Amino acid sequence: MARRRQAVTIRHVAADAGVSLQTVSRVINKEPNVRPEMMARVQASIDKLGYVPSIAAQRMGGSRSYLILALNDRDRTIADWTNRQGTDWVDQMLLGGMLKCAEHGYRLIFELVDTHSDHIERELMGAIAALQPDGVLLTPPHSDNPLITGLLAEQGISFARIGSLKDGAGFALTMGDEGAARLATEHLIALGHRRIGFIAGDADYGLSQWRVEGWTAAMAAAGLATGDLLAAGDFGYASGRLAAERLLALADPVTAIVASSDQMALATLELARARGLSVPGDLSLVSFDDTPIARFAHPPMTAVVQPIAEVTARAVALIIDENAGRQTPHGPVVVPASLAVRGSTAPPRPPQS
Amino acid sequence: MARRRQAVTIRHVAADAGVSLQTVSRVINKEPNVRPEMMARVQASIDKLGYVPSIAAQRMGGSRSYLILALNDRDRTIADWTNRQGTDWVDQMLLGGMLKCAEHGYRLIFELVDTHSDHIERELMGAIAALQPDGVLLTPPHSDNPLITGLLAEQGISFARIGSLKDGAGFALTMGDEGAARLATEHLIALGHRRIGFIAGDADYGLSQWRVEGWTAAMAAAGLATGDLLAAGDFGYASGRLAAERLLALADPVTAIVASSDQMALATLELARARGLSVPGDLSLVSFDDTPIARFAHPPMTAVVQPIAEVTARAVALIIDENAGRQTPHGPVVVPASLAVRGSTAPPRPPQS
DNA sequence: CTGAAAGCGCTAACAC
DNA sequence: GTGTTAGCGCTTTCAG
Repeated sequence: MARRRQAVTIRHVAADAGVSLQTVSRVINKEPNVRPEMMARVQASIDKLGYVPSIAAQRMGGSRSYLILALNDRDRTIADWTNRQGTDWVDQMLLGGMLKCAEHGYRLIFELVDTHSDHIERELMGAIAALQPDGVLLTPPHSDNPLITGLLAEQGISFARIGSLKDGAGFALTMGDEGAARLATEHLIALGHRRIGFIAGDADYGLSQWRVEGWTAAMAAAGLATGDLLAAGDFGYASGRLAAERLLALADPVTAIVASSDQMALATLELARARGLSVPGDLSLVSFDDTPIARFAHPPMTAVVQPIAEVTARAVALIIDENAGRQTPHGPVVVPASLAVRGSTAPPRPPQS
Repeated sequence: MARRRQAVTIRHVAADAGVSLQTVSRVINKEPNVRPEMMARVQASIDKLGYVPSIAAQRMGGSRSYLILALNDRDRTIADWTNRQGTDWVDQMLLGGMLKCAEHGYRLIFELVDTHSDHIERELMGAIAALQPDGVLLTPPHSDNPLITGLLAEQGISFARIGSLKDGAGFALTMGDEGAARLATEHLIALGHRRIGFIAGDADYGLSQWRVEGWTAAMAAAGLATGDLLAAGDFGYASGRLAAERLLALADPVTAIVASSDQMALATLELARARGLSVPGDLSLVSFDDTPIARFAHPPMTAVVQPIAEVTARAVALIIDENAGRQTPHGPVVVPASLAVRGSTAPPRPPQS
């Protein structure tokens, strides 16, 4: 393999335009202090020669790498990919993140890291040393991991914490989990439900608790009790099944359930069916995430739709703005989730007297 | 933002180990001609300091970038992401490609390019100039695009053509489309079907034709006619519906259909249902791809399972081997697809006399 | 087998 | 406004 070099470099452009390297560099980076006519001349040469700066060289000379790293949990991501259930969290991040990056000449690189490993630090430092990214996108459960956020802050790397509301370094962004849970619960209340159960997600995830709070708030606002209606889960199918079993076995049973994930909602749906309960006739069901398994379920699930692409795009934009020295907002950014009403929710059966 | 530099560089390692930069470089790159004890000493310093080479610098100095570019069709990919139907082609490529890259210290970068654009060349050259990848993964319909393959060959960049059987530069890999179609058809023949229709995919894709050939071969081997049983499609839902309408309207109607994509199979399933035909009672159905919509259909679809992750991993391995100067195989690499038998196929109804 | 020199393509800092 | 100089961290020569 022959030694591969850049076909056309800044030097060629400079020669063609009859200016110094520095001037070309200024044009590329849209820096001020270049006369418009000069800029036009250089731009013409760039277009003519088809010049594109080497990001490796840009990183070597300057301080930017034009690389943004998206960190996801290794085990969960690989499990999702392997199971082929259609979970499209990664795709949605790519959709929002890649396209936004492309608009600004950045690239998004995906990276998997172990959550519960004692060498997260090593792994992360390795990725940072290798790529020297200009920014990092953190997803739950990494978003609130102080080892990770501390390290990034210390390195002076911009980062966004998706699914976090904490103060501190980095941008916090959420999809309005509390509001989404409230929306789901209010929908059920409006249909006439009074006994509405809630299956929580993994307690390692801050958003699990916010969703519980949204449900609690909606119930309280309607004057409804929540005493025995909260069941623990971990987002996974098996935990959903157990939680549903408990809620359906209550002396005064639920007529509706909100589940913090599609998997848990599906588990509930299948349990209901096995028990001879019809959905939504005997039991209404709302799920979180709206991945394909919720949409293709029978009946199709009423679900909270997470705007993952949108929130990722926002996170990328914040990082790029910060890198460009532009002003960035202070508080958390909320891109609210919405509710897609489908066939799994209906009014409860009239009480039998 | 302070100018960010590498925390620990090759220089620190060299100082710590008391050797020259060059020796450290040799150890990093596992080059020969280093005494084992020397190597051990340097490795110890690397581990101690947590040194990781900067890939930007590696690219600047040498000829490798440790980056592999995965090129996908922009329109189709964005459409899949936006529709949220669970198509996991990208995820499977990531699963196979990222993990294999990681094993060898490479990174996979996704890139979308327009197929039918007249400036593919510009777009591709831009990506190459910016990233200087060590290899490129081509997916259909780019795999056989001479503009793309020619350009890569000319640049001396290793590349893999997934879904291509053509000779020429770059590694050709397929999932044995012809064999897969034969497998599907033979499954139906073994169940007793005689009138087996086939809905082809987009003619822009070479694999569409191979699948037709597999079906034709299996039919011929069983002494069955295929005259009016082939319908054109383009992988999309609407085209599947049209094709199915034609096949179901035949004077001597089909009792089974093989569709070249899940979307087209689903369209067929829904059309059959609308016509009051039961699947698999009145019509057996086999789909290609086995994305979640096939698996979650009612009944669950018998489907050809494409080993996308596996073929991507193989492609990456070939590229890395070639870059390392290792021997690589000549002919096309085939990672055969398999058939998942589910509820959409059954023996045909006994003929009514 | 190991070391010293030169340079990859670009930008920061400073002159002009 | 624009040009000049000196690196960034690494690998490739080429000496020893």
